Amino acid sequence: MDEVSRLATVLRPVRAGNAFEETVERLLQVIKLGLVAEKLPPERELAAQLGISRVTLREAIRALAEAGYLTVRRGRYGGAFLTYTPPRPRRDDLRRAVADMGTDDLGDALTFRMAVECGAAQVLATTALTEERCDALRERLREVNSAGPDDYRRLDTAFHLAIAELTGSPLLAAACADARLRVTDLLNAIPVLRRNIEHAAIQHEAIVTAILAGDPEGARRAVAEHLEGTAALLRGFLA
Amino acid sequence: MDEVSRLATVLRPVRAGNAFEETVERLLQVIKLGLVAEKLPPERELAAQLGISRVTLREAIRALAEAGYLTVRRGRYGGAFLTYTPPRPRRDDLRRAVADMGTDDLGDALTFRMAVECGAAQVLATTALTEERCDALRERLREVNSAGPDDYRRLDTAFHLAIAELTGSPLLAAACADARLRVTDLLNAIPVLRRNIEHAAIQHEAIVTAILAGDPEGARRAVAEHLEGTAALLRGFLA
DNA sequence: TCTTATTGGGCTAGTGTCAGACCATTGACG
DNA sequence: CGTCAATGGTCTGACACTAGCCCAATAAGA
Repeated sequence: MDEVSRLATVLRPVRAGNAFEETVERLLQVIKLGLVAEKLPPERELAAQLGISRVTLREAIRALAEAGYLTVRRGRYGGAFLTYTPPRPRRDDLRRAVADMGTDDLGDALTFRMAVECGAAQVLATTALTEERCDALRERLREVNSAGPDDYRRLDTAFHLAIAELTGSPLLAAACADARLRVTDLLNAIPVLRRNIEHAAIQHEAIVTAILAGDPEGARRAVAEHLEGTAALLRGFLA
Repeated sequence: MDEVSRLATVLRPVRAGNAFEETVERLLQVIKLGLVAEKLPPERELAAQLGISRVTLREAIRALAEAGYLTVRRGRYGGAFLTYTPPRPRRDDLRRAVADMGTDDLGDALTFRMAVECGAAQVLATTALTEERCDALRERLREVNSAGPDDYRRLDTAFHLAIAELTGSPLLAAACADARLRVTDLLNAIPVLRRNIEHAAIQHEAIVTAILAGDPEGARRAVAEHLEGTAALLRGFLA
């Protein structure tokens, strides 16, 4: 913890890569997280939201189309349509995914996720929520709890992100989305079992209950327990 | 919380600005946070760490030199030397700083900071710390508690960042650094009073005690209380 | 006093990215 | 069956950024 190591925290690269690479990454996230149902927004609109030129965006879309994630159609009512179905996880997919990621990065991602998601739940439990926001949270809970195996990951993501977004802090929401994204590939390699869903449902209930009751300690603990299950499973592959 | 608002979290700009602007921002952070004592690393080294070209870095350095933050000297043993002393806060500086930032951004920054710092403390308290790391934490505590008004901000920053860095998660450390940076200007506008330092010292003690005792609930609560003081003060200027 | 390693200063050729304009295609709807 | 609005496809000129190279200045140490 000398001056050098303290500096390293701030003196990291100012940009993660070139605009093209970062755009591909972002779009991939939108797709894999199931945040868009059918097709991407029009190029002009999307480029504006991402703060890049249409040229760069189009290169990214072309790359994803060639990789089979998108199919692009011209003309009115055209656009970039999703043609991606998460592959059914096979044995050893998870082990390979964990190995691809690397020991350090996995630990980093899990720690980061634990911190920001617990923080978000705690903050939300401290906040005086409007009735409307309470309803939104209950609605997400209802959705994920009534999800089938096919929709589960998507709705689970939506539930977790909703907690961060309801805090009203874009920074926090972005951090949670980022944390989630870093483990998406790993989660997708885990088969969704009915037993796991039921177990998660109980924990989701506990989280919402604590938040609505204004109990930050309880919310934090419930999220920590919930995430620890996944973390322990993944860490088991580090051997 | 419809599809559009959920998308907005991920479909934000891929880059905050151009490389030059981001670099100036980063260097300014290093300087204002007191993370370098005397002079910046050599240009070639710094450019590599920041992942930018020397040309761009030099532009940033020149801008900061013109603004009076740095003095550049050529030749061996030369470099970019710090010539910045935090101005003594004057009345209404804080009000102006808060107004400059904007209501939404301030709330966002405070919420974000609360979440990530509490999360970091909680995680660290859950971790089995090596003796060496415990010592490092105690050392930071000792430093900040024995600081005079001039060094206080710098050592306080170092203390808070140390908590995040000791988790071993670069992502989390970066998030905490980012959160801290977003309120730096505001903190610098608050006069450092001996009474505040003493009060903070007690809270710092409580945080370290809880972390070393492996008490995540206590650590979280101690950090939350500590940050709430500052947050409440700043929020008071939102009227 | 001279040498030399280290550091900032400056140049160039090449690539990435952008804004904006215009073209091509498509399908709903009159 | 034609029209036309919305959308992807393409081009151009300008600027930002980069890698790599060499020059200029400086101060420690022989």
